[in-house]
Amino acid sequence: MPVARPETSDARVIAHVDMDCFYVQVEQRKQPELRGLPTAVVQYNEWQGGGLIAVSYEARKCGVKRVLDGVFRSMRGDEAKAACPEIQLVQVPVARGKADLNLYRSAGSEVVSILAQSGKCERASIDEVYLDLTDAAESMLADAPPESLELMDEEVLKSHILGLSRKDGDDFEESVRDWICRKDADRRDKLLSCGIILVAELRKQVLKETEFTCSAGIAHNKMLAKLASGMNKPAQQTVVPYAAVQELLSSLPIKKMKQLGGKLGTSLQTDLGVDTVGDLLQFSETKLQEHYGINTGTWLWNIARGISGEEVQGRLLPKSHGSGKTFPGPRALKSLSNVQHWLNQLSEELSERLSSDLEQNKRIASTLTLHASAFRSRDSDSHKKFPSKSCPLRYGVTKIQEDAFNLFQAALREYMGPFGSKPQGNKQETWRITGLSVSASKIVDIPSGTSSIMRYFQSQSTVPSRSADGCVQDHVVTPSASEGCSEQISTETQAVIPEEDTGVTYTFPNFETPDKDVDLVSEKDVVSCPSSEATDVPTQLESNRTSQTKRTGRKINNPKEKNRGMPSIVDIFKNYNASPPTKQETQEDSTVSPSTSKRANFSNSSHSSEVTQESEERRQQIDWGYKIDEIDQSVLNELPVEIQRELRRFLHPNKRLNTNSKSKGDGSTSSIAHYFPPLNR
DNA sequence: ACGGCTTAAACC
DNA sequence: TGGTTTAAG
Repeated sequence: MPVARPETSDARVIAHVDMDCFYVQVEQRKQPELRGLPTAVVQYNEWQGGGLIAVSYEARKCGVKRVLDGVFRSMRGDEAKAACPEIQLVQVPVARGKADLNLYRSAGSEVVSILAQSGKCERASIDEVYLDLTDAAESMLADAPPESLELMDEEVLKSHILGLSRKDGDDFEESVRDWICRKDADRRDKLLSCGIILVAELRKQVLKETEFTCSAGIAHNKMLAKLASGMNKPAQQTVVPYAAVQELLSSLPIKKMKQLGGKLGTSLQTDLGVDTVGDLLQFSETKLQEHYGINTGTWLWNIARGISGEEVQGRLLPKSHGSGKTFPGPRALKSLSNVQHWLNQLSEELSERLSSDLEQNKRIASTLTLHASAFRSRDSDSHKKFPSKSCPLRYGVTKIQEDAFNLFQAALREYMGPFGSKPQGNKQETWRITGLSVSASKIVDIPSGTSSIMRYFQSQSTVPSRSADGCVQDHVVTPSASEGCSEQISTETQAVIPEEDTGVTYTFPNFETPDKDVDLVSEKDVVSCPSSEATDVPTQLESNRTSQTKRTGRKINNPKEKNRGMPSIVDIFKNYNASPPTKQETQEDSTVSPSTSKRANFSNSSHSSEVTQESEERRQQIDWGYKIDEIDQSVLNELPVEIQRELRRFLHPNKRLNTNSKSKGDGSTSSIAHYFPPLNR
């Protein structure tokens, strides 16, 4: 649901940059011979040539479209061939039996790292970015206002200016130049003019450095910029002067507005008879609030007037990672072991991406979530939602696999309700899984001392993980897969060996590639159980971490359960504390990828840490081995609140220090300070 | 029971 | 909180 925010007082310059048929461009850069040809990217799918996920503009001219009948049905590869026989179909890369979007993700990062240089930047999706160019535009207006420009770039002159009446006969670009340069413009228009020039420059730079074209919208807020970026594609830019807003919105179909493309928009149409944004103007704010609540009501009232105070968030990196796959119709998963196989694949991909994130961006995720969709045929009320489940995220492929599977089983029991325990071999008719996904969220920056933490991870990675009682716990016994999976089983890192009749499958640890698990907490003792016990696994999620059920359904309690429920991020710090940096901190962090210009971005916002604590921080700097004053406020803000509080108290002990000086942090169980080195060593 | 696969955010 | 729902690309 949208939330109303007041418009900021001063005029902003906001741009929305949208890559043109991005996946196609990425593939065309990889295969330049495809350039200029009608091209589409299709997702791996045997059925009817796969589904189109991106279509080049040449192909669109031949009638290849993403939407048919105005509804959501996307064209299949076969239909595209029929409509445009010469179309080039490129397949999305496949890894571990599923679509692999990493190529596009990193291409998107290339673009972001360029666009992030000139102002606050928000990565809105894999191929879209918002920019707040207000500061840059104001500077330009002060230093080199457009009216003083005698030479103007071609890309600037090709801009579209809404509301600019260009008489035929008049030079197309001349009127644009006049508008941009006119001296009697008000400040808002002048700022937008600067925005036009800045964005044209940025787009040229993106093209030069990545070979990708993009389109852009320039306006006073995100909503209008987004609207504008789609108005002239590909490779063009459109500006929305303040004076053009009303006319633009008056005839705009309500569903074209961002956030109104779904049910809310439909409700406006059917319940209020609103078809265009202009129609909304008739309704008072309170009327809208009556229908849609305070927040949404106010938001609607505002957007009808082109008002949207939503800020560009300075965020260049995603807030979560997910890996999922659907198993439609006949491909639905029917056995636990098949589910486990796919969870293993998905977890592998997720783990890989988490590793990259840690390496490149120095971030750690702390929550693992499992989503699934399912249906129950043979039963009445066949449609019940399959619950999502989450638990603390532990790094390491096999740990994620294990935890994901445990989460699934917990969810499955809840889904099946009392009629849950009915293993009867491997094939059952009760449930079918039509979609699986694992995701990692609550990602926090490692404040600093990165390389020593990385060293810690690396040093731990060779140590085999053991349970607390000394039992190697990687041998997971699962119910068998008598149900064949259509796809090839990848034996690269995981061996799932189906045995038709015994009803058991063994999952072996991989001896080829050493287990990269990092045992952040040593008290893990998961004991596996044969298939008939599968349904007896306790419903409590704590089983992931501290206990596991035996055949009897009783838990084996781990004596060291004190850490239960503690966020896994805390474990990281704890272990960091336990094994302090062995060497001096190095500055080799300069090897950060181009996409991690985040720091530069944050430092732009100039949160200089309080100087009042300077000497204190210097001392901490020595103890920690890294520079505390480099911890940015905005980084702090992203931490979980209780950790935030502790961390702040730690950084600023003057403020309301109420702790026993000797045993600092002992009082609170969730104290992160407890896990940091003592101030005086 | 499908366009597939992702991400974000509001709500309770 | 975690889990659900909505929306978007």
